[in-house]
Amino acid sequence: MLLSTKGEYGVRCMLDLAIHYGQGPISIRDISKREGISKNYIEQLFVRLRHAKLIKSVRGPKGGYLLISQPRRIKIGDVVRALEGPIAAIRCVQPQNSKDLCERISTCVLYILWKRLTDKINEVLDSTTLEGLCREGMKLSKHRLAHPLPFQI
Amino acid sequence: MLLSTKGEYGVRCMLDLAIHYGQGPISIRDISKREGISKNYIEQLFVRLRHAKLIKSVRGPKGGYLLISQPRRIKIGDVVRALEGPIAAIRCVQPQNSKDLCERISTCVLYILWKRLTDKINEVLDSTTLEGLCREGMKLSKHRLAHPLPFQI
DNA sequence: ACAAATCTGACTAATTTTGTCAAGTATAAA
DNA sequence: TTTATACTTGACAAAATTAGTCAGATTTGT
Repeated sequence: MLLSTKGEYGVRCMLDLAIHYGQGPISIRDISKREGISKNYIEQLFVRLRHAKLIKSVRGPKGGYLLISQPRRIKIGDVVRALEGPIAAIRCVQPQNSKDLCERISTCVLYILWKRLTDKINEVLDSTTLEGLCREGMKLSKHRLAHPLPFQI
Repeated sequence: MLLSTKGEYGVRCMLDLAIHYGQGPISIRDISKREGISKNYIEQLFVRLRHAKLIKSVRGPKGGYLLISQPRRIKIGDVVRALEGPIAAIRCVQPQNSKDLCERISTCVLYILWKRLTDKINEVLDSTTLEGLCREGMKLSKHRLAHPLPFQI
């Protein structure tokens, strides 16, 4: 599996923030209820998203989290990479430490394959934005509901 | 990371068999030396590849393993799936057990995204064969060596 | 002051990964 | 027929990662 629940849940939470974009700070408690993800775990995910400057927090009562940029400026690739680290087919394409380094890299046919795959993955993730998902979601729910929002994510 | 060392090493070993295709059974001992992967671990990988009917074994002295089909008939996707199980972006796209099942699946925008990504990944893996890699490898080594084989993989 | 919310770090159970090891079985060659 | 070679199987285990939980501190609006 390419993504762990960190990536999966994190993207869900970010989409939740995108859906409520412009409505002021959204609390973890609300997101937790809507998404069925534990408050504590969301806090952990939001630490990473905050460090990556994708969200910001407002403390105190009526506080919560907001997207730093507009949903159309936030690529799913940015979100996933903030949560999971660099996305790659195998380690040698995105070496994290010295033991990932491979001395054959420059002449290795498999490196070429894994690199091509890695690029394709990131291409797909970077060609979708939070806004794009919101729009697709609205289309989906129009078929089922009288009013388009809120839709299931 | 999409693949663990099971997938990485397994593909390396299969490419090694492809390079020596037509030369009779290749022993694990030889592959182990060439690829720098422990004999015991290769044995484990080959159990899966044999069950998937990608390789067959010949016992006794001068025994070893052979590809069942021609290198051009073996897609990297087949190899990877034999070693790692179904390849997917996240679990809900390829549910392995009941807890992976998601009741929102039919109306979920994220499912659409993860499915699209999963399809793209398998597309890349299935568009490359062992023979294709052999050819690319020969091209690479021609630039460095007087004779094209054996090349580094 | 109080309550609502974020923030931080420590902790942990479960699972997966990445192997090792030992004791077989099958078979070709001497 | 003996023997060495090589595959075969299953058990075991250390290390890393995953998927969280928990306690407590901090901030701030009312």
